[in-house]
Amino acid sequence: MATDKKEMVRSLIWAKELGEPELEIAAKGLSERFYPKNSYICHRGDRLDSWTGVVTGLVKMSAVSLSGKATTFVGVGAGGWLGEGSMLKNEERKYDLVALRDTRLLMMNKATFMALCENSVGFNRFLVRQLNERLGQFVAITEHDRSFDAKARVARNLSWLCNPVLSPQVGGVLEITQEEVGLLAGISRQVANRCLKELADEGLIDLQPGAIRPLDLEALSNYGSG
DNA sequence: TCATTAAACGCGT
DNA sequence: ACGCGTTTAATGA
Repeated sequence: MATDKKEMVRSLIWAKELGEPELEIAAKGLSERFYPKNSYICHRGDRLDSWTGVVTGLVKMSAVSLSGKATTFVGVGAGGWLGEGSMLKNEERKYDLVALRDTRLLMMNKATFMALCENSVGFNRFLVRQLNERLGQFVAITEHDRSFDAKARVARNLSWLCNPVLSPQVGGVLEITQEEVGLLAGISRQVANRCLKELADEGLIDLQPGAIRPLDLEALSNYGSG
């Protein structure tokens, strides 16, 4: 096997939990794919039988609430992984996946994913941590879904993109345009611009061209819930 | 009305 | 070329 691929696998968020033979298995089951801006990675209802990691770019998960009424969005940035729920439950996707900009993905085929699940304690440890973080997001979504405050959605999405487990390679500054913020929060560019300016006035973020520096992650993630 | 939207334009990088 | 701020006109509550 090519050593550069093994090195690449070593840099993934869950790799440090794995031993050498497990890394070997993982590397064999991974392939890279490119999705141009605005392209769909999968539609709701599809059986995409791969666990998916974001190498570069930005992916939007759009989930529809149980009532089928409100749709909410979660961004996944570079280094983040998604789809483990659909893998584990062997069911179709409950959400759309869209590349918000040119995006490179790593796909792990299902057999490899299941093999790691069954044989690697470290891999399971990572999955539990990941699922726990996601659970926190969806709890937060149901909390402030009833008061659809655009600013609160923007604030939460920004804080989520800084989550070190779910978007590990996103560092101190978010390289994200205001248009992309709008897409993630389900609002237009104008409203995104207004919300960001208000958040900046409140001292929670620092606005730069093409980038946002969060100043108070705690306040952002709790925005709207007192 | 009032808020929101897409489209367009201009500005600065 | 791109991100951003603003204006405009259309739409809908």
